[in-house]
Amino acid sequence: MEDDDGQDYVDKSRVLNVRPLRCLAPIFPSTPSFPSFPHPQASSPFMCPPPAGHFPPGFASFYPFSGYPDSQNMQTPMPFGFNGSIPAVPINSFRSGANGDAGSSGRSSRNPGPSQYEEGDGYSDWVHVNDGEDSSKAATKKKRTPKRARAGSGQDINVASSDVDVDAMVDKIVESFNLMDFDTFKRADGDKDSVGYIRMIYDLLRRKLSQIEDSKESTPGVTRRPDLRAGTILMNKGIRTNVKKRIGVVPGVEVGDIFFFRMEMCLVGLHAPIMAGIDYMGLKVSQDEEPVAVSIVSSGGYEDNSEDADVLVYSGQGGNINNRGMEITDQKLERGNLALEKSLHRGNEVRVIRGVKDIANPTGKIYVYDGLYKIRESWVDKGKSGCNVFKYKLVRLSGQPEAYTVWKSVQQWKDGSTARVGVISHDLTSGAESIPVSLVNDVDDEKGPSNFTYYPGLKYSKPVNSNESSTGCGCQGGCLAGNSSCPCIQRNGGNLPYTANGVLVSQKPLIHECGSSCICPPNCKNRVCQSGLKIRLEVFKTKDKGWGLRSWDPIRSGAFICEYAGEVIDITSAEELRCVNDDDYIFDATRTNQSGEGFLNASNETLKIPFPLIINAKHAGNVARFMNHSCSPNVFWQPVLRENSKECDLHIVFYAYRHIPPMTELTYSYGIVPPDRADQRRKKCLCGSAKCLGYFY
DNA sequence: ATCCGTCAGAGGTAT
DNA sequence: ACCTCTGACGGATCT
Repeated sequence: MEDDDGQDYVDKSRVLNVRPLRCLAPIFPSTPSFPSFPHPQASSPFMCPPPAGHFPPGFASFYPFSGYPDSQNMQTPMPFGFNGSIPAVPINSFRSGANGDAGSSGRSSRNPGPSQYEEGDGYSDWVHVNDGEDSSKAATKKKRTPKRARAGSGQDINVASSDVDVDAMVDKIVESFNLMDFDTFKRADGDKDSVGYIRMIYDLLRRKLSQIEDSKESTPGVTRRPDLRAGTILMNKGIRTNVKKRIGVVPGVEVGDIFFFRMEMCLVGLHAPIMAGIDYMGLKVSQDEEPVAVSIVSSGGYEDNSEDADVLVYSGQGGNINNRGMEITDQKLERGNLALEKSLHRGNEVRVIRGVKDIANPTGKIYVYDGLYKIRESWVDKGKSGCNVFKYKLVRLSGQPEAYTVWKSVQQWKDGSTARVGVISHDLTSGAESIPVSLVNDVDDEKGPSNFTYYPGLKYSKPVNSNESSTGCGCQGGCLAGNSSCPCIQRNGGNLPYTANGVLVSQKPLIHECGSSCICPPNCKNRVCQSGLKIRLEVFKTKDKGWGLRSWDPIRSGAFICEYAGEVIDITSAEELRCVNDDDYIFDATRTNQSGEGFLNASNETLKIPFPLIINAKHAGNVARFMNHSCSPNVFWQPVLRENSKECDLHIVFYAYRHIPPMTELTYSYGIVPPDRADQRRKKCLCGSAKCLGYFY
């Protein structure tokens, strides 16, 4: 502003001219003067993004997963394996005090406290599902008018998909999360737990609805929107939180969180409108009430731009900019535009969500919550069409965790315009994987993990014969979801275990992928985890847990990450190694799930492992050997069997538990040992989670 | 593989 | 009832 060339002031006056109504009085009065400028004392121009610093084990704290309810079976996962490297040095660094805020652990710099505008509190919010007298939903929909008998075809959408009892499915999903403290959620505002649960439930439901749709004939003209459907269902059941609009921080949602659908943001109260980019609310000012903006979504629909990652020039709404077919008109100072103008003068915080293209799924978008901004100025531009378009310049508040800037950095690392700091090796796999895996240390002098051979698969000393005579499929063009006669689909219980874009629908006791005895091509939808890494990973030195694994790319819930590679050993060998404490890097699929918080033995089912698979990755292995343990993991493992008529081709495969923002450490739960081995040495856990048990095996 | 055009759609707001 | 920076599809266009 001051340091601008002044042109903006000219523009600003035009705003007043444009102002068509009384809405905006000739104000500029009590602008809660933000210092005429430059950021107060923006501590240090975050030059050196403390590598691991900003991304401590700050995530998670909730989440369970346990019985990913499967259409037929439920089972419980039970991660385990072993971390390796360097006996962790106990440094607490991030341990949030005993503050009740479950989970806000890591992030050194938290969001500024709740805005002073926030009024009332949330009571209600997370509402019980089968609550007889649940009121929250009564007020909302319910009366969804039947819309005039739509062009005939419409309603069979519901009928068609109701051959599956969706309602029961949802209840089962919710139940599987074992929300023992459900009642406390009912009273609470959103918090990390409830937000986490809701998001996991939402995406699981969405994937299941997708799966159902995938297996049906696609009826031309009917658009399938599992995202909307899942959202509506949860809305109606009251499985949502932060229902009341608020300015500023949304409890339970962290800066940097990513979303794959607008509906997800509605459910957790981050941004209510399902399409509109500007969310606003009435704010009481003395007697009157005026609209103020609370959040915006910038996703490329308008001519926004931002030269600096902390600055956003946002376009107002309206004017038929994105409504082709209608004549483009001048935007009016009403609705969201008016709210933004009011917020400019009021100086309230506005949440900013940035939409970015999803590289892994080009038809989709990812929304990055970039934290709080303030509107600094507004003016009117002539759009390309020559009509008036409102512009709002927003500047990010300092002291918040990095979010969008991380995406920018990654982009630069990829295109080579900026070098990744602390790189030891650009590809520690030496070409063994189809995409490189960086080795990075920006915290100390260590030059790398101890020697090992990078090997992306499993090494058997002797083949394990298959006792079932399996025959592969004959799906020439690849297995189709709707093909119930495909033997591979039958083995999976009648459905393809993955959605059309390759995301695992839910955990299962055992997944059957197509293998060498199938004739389907490598791009078959049932060959997800056998074509190598898809995600750009890096092995990095953590602050206090030795080496760890994280991703440059965002990872969506259910996405394949990698398998656990190494040498297959037998139980006797494993025991021997344990005796001499040389069992780091051992993955033992016979371990049971972690019990207690987060994990639940929802049913008697457990993972079905055809034979006791134990993998030693000490001498040879892949990136999975670097994944650390966490009591609140964001990754889980799952046995996967590939169809192979001669041998038993079993693999341990890792998938994302939930959406994982870029540069967040990937962790899974190593699980617990069977009772007869309970005396095994424990290791001190440094996961930093609010639910940390303090140790792991 | 990208791009455009189509279109049903949801919740929230305003009427 | 009206509004809207969705998102899946189908078809055209393009290295």
